[in-house]
Amino acid sequence: MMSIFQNAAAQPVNHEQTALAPKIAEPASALCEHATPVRARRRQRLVLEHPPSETVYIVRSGLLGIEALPAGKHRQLLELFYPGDIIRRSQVPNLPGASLTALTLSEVWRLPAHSFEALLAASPEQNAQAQRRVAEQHARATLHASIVGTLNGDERFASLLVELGLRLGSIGPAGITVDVPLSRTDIADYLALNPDTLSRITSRFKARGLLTQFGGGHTLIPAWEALCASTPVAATLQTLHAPPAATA
Amino acid sequence: MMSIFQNAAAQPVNHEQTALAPKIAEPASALCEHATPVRARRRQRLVLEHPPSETVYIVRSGLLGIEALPAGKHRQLLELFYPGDIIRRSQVPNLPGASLTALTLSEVWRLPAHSFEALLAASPEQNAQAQRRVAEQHARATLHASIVGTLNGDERFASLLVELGLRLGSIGPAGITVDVPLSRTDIADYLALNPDTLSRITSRFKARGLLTQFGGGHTLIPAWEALCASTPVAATLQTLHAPPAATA
DNA sequence: AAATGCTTTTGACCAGAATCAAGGATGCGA
DNA sequence: TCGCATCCTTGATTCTGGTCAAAAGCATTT
Repeated sequence: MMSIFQNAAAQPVNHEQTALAPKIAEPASALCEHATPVRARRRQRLVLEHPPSETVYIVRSGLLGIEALPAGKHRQLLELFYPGDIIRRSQVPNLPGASLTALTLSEVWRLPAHSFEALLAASPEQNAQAQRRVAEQHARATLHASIVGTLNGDERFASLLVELGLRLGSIGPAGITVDVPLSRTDIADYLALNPDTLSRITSRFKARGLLTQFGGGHTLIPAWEALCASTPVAATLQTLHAPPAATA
Repeated sequence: MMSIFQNAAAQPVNHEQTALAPKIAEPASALCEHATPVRARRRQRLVLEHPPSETVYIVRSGLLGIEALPAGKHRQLLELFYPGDIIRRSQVPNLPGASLTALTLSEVWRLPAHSFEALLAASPEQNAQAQRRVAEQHARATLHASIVGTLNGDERFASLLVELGLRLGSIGPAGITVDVPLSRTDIADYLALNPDTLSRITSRFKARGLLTQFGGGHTLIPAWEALCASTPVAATLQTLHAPPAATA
């Protein structure tokens, strides 16, 4: 309880910093010379079904996700990627309809895997940094498996709100404001819930005062502490999604 | 050249090939000189709550998993690790009770992350191989999120059987034999199912002729094709769990 | 303003899995 | 051999969330 409150207080929700502070990108002069900048509009796919060779993507801005289209079922959003994340083609399981898709207007760097590896080989420090980054992404994927595996609908939704608040939120007078970049169906697909069920959950959250103004992507979280208390993984989300430079 | 990151003891079941040829010890690498060999008995934990520093584990033999103990809920088995897999401490989300646990008698190499990074920096080829390996593990984690997120109990169980068949199975006269190294509760925790529900599922599978002799860890899969048809992710499992060098 | 097409909400109903509880195996030690 | 403990099975019940359908917003078009 206390730690959650501290998390809320220490939360540095600083939009600009989150958006353009991928650690991997700072000494990336060599990287940006070899990478192809790609701008992707919402819903645009980056990983094709049969790519010619292993490719690495580095998120510069925006939000992307891995999606799959199981036969006869709803679309799944399996993972979210934020600026600084590293995605290579083989990280995406070849599920039917699997692709790396932009959820908002995004900028990524694309380069062949062998170029990426050659660049990392030239810089042990960047290499180590990339490894840490990939490990962190792996932890997020495992956490998501834990969330959709055992938590109920309310807890899942609260977990997503905490994640987005930590990543994209900014502190305002009445609480924490988040411009949620996901559509309603995106959220439902990410949480493995039905759109109908998600609607009921948001209604409950509004009734409980955990959420207001959920329209047009504008969301206000009036009671961050209460929201964190609604999910058992708030502390874990904090360690994985709060910017490391929070103390600055 | 055989790499340490490739399956040391993989037993591919490829329909045409009997799998009983464990690879001979691969060429000694600099890794084994700097790593501490660790032997873990079943249920032994390798990642402590507060480790002194970032640590890397490389699975040599056996089977390990990431487990978590959510407050007031059942244990979760979030991920399985096979020989050749690379696990670093930050890959494990700090969920309550999270740890890397041996599911069978296992051998791993343990070394500090900075040693691992230094060794990889000295060998670009091994570095690239490690990156590919980690990406593959990431794909497996994402696939597991997909499985527990949308498949029903029967499909989840079939998916696990396919995975274990590909990893550990051997072709016999009456079908594919698997010595399942997971206990009943392990399986339930991995599939995010209740032990009671799992019991019903196994009964159904036996009645449908998909499974026999499920006792004492000895399992026979008489109809591999029918089993694969019971899960929508059979093809994906094949690509992620069947060794690419299965034709050797 | 009326019409159209879309998403969201809400209600009624249903299915799958969890829970609880009672047997039935199985294994171990005295 | 008999307890004794543990795990597995099976049945009855509950509950969460999915499915289906209708109604309500909402925006754009005519």
